[in-house]
Amino acid sequence: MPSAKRPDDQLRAVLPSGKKESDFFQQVWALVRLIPRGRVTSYGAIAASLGARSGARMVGWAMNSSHGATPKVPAHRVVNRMGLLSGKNHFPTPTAMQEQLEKEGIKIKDDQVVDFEKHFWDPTKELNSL
DNA sequence: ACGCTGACTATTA
DNA sequence: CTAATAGCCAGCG
Repeated sequence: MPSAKRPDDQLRAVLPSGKKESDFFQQVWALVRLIPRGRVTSYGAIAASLGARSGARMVGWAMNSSHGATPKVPAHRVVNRMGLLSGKNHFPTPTAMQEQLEKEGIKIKDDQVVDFEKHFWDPTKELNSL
């Protein structure tokens, strides 16, 4: 990706710093909820948007907590950096994620998003617009 | 209170 | 080129 080497620093400037660690989850959920239908993003992108250098793991953890989150969090739109449905195993059913994505018009092949870059939704770009 | 694990990513060997 | 390791932060045993 031709993105900057430190997008986190960029986003850090965009987002205020008065955030609490616990809010990290809320931030992740909010961002994921902003993902348009038929689009997907990666954990790293979300983490970077929040200003985390490599909090990708925390993003996944946030998804884990999003099970009872309100409103519902489209975690199925969040995949790893390679477009692989790494989190499908954590869904109610291992196929739910793929089914949902296919329902939104995204094609999945071998647990991987087809044309991932094409369907990739960059939160940084969206946040930059805000 | 301490340590491990984890829905990741990037770098080095 | 592929493979292995380190870094990250927060929840949980």
